[in-house]
Amino acid sequence: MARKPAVPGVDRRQQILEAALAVFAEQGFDGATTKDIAARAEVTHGLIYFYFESKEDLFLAAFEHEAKGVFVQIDFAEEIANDLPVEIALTSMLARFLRALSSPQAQHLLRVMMHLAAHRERTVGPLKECNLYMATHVNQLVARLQQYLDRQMALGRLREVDTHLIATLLLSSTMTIYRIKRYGSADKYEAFATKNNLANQLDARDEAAPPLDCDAIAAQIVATFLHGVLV
Amino acid sequence: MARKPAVPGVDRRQQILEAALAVFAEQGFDGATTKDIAARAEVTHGLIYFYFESKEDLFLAAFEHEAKGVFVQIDFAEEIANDLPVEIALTSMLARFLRALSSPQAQHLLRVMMHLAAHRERTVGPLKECNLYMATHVNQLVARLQQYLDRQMALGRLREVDTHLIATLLLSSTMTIYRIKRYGSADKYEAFATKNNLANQLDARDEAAPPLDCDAIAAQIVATFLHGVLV
Amino acid sequence: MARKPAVPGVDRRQQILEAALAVFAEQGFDGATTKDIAARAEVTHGLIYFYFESKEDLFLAAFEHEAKGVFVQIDFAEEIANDLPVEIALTSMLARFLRALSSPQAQHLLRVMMHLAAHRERTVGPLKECNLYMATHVNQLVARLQQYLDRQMALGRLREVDTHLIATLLLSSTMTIYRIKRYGSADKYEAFATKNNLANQLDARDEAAPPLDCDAIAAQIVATFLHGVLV
Amino acid sequence: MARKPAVPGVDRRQQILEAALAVFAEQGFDGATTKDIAARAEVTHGLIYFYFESKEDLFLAAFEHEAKGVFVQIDFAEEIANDLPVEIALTSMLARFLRALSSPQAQHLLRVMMHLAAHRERTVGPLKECNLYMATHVNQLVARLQQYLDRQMALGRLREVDTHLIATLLLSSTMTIYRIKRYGSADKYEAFATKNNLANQLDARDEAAPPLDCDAIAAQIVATFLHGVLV
DNA sequence: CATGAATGAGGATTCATTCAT
DNA sequence: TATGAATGAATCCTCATTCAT
Repeated sequence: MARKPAVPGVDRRQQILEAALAVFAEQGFDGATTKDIAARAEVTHGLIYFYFESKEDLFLAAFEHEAKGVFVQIDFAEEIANDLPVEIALTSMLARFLRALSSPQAQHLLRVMMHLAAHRERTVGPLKECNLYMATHVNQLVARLQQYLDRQMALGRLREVDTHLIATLLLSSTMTIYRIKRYGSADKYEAFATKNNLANQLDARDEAAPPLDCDAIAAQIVATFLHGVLV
Repeated sequence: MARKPAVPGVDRRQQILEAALAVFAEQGFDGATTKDIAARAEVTHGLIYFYFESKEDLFLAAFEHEAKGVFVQIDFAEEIANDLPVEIALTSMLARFLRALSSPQAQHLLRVMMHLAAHRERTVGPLKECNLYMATHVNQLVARLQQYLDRQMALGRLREVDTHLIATLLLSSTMTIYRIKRYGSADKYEAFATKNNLANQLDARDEAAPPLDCDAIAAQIVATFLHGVLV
Repeated sequence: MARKPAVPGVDRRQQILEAALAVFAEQGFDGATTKDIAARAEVTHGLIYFYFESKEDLFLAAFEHEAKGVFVQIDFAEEIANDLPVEIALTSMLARFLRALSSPQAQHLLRVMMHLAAHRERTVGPLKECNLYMATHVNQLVARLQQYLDRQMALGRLREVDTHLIATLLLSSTMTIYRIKRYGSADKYEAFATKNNLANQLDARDEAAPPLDCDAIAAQIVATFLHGVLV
Repeated sequence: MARKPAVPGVDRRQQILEAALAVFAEQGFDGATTKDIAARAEVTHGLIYFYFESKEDLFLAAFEHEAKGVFVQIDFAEEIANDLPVEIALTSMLARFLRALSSPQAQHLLRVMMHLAAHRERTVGPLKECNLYMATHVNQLVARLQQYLDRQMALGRLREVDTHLIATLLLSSTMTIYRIKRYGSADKYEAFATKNNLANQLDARDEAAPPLDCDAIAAQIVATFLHGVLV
């Protein structure tokens, strides 16, 4: 019973991919059900298997589909090219990073990546590929930042430090702050969440997150790392 | 009919709790099966339901059981009491934190916490309690560190900074470094992990982790945050 | 919800095996559904997987379970031991064979074997084992009969003939006659089978087959093969 | 949009019929999927339903399509017309029968018939018609042979025997021998069939079967039945 | 004619949970 | 306490079938 391609502009495959990412983000790979995904995509259950071989295949596809778009945005080439003062360049980089994280597309991806990170040992099958993909890109990001720091160090603008460590901390700190700003610290978010309307609230928060002042946050982190906290 | 506790010292409940934490750590809540847990505990499947109401209840119990022991170790009272130089005090705190994370008991707990963190929206039922528990304790830790920093700031030993931010970053950075040292950065771990022996390697790494030089790592992080990286 | 072992004498595993053989006999491996089998065994669907790994495993188990019992009955040792006249010995063998085929246990097994025979290429997995099992035993039977014929030929009681061929034809002819007597030739059985009551009729025929005069049939076949039809 | 029949000589319906017979032969009715059939016919899945009402309808069509051609070849009219010696006439008939079975077209049909034979109870719907068709033609064949035997008996060339029995046995024995020669007796085929290359071997054997010496085989069977095996 | 997307019922299998013993 | 058999809902996936284009 061929039915629905009523709206010709609607790409079912796309719908499924997006729904899948959302559900995987909320429930994790094991917690998500293909039925839920189908429902969210407003598609019949069976159709998923027309476009994808299996749940794992769908996961992989959904992940890569979105990841591609997000990682592309995080390219520090511009900051590296222009020889700006370190503080300004770093702030620009982290702000760019934050903006990528805040982009609507990245919301679900981030959650999926957290699930993935918790599942390191699931290192066979498609899930492995996701982990690999993620690891590769994250490391690339760190590497690029490290190269920048190395050059600045060579130019005498930074003290002799472990640039790999600093690069890692800069990025991970940025993510930490992002998470806290976005979701609040855990106890707060718990305080006003009631059984009944919680799901909706969260959903709403996901879709319409409060805009972050990326530049301000980035500046704050950079300042901390550059100047230290001692008097 | 045949009853097992011939060995009287063996506490079945305990066995189950430990097995549960291990399996939940590896597979996540949804991925774990009660049967797996029973097998790992060397206990019959049905027995789980003698000691625990449900899978969620078991999760909660296993989590709290371990969490209690771990969080107890992280008490900065000593460092706060003795008025040591900031750098020494902070290093001591972070080293203590790292040591707690490295304790054999914390291994599985950490993984479970990662799974929980990825599951923020699962905010009903026992899982909610876990998240709450975790959030409470983490925040407490941050709060205590923040108080310490506030006092040092009041004493004029630190610049005027956002102490909550600093406290958060210190702890999250420590965890980040811990994870990287422990599991390697993703690309490395990928590099020598082959399809065949990966699982075993990871398992081995879990059980017999390389001892970390907690003090050295703590010192490195503290130095970065205190002095900054600019010349 | 543990429930039904109300009747303690009833072995659920046995029930399932028998139901499985019946359903597989009627529908073939692919046509049979585990649900049907469960229903026929008056057992819940899930219980099948407590006793058996998979549908294929169940098939294998059901097949071997029954086959063992049937093939055991077909042992020509007695006829070979006693040096009776050829005609009498052969008639006794074929009658024994027929009786084994007619035994209630063999009814379903035979059908299953027909399905199996039609599926020669399904030569991987458990189905292969079934085919192998069947082939082995059938060949053994032929071989034993052939040995008997060889000896009789050596004793000068038979003409110089291809004993393997004769043995094969004797047994296959017996089976052919059995099938025709049992189920009637195809057109007849079709004639009085109506849409509505067919299933029941067949079922009834399966359960309460008309008793065959095994000795008479065997004698008829043996006579044909021994004396030929020429004047 | 894109239509395939650029090659005008290609009859899609025919392609489907042939593919269907092949797949049904290999997998049985339940094991075969319409998708497999479409793939084998190099046709889109949906097209099947343009030409055929349903899977069962397709089965029926494929079966009859081939059966017609095969049964037509088995006409004993010539042997009956010419008043040859019994042995020669019968040998000619069975050889003709064997040749029909060996014809490339009959290969798949035979397998399908075996599946059908195992499925006697599936006596509703198109499958019933197949069984009926098959039964009718087989019986016709037996009947014709029986008539021949009856006449020879009337002419005093045969002993007083059950001609229906003899006719049935002659034909079924021929089929038995055919199957054994063609596919080997089960143990042999098992002996050199390894997991890896079995499928291919069988396939190859199906497509390019070793030519049988039909006349020799027929002669052997006829001799057995005519002269018996006693000295 | 032909395509390929879409559907929904049904199939094998898993799993949390229960309960008689 | 402990066991292991039993349950049934839910899960992933397949497949015959339909239909807009």
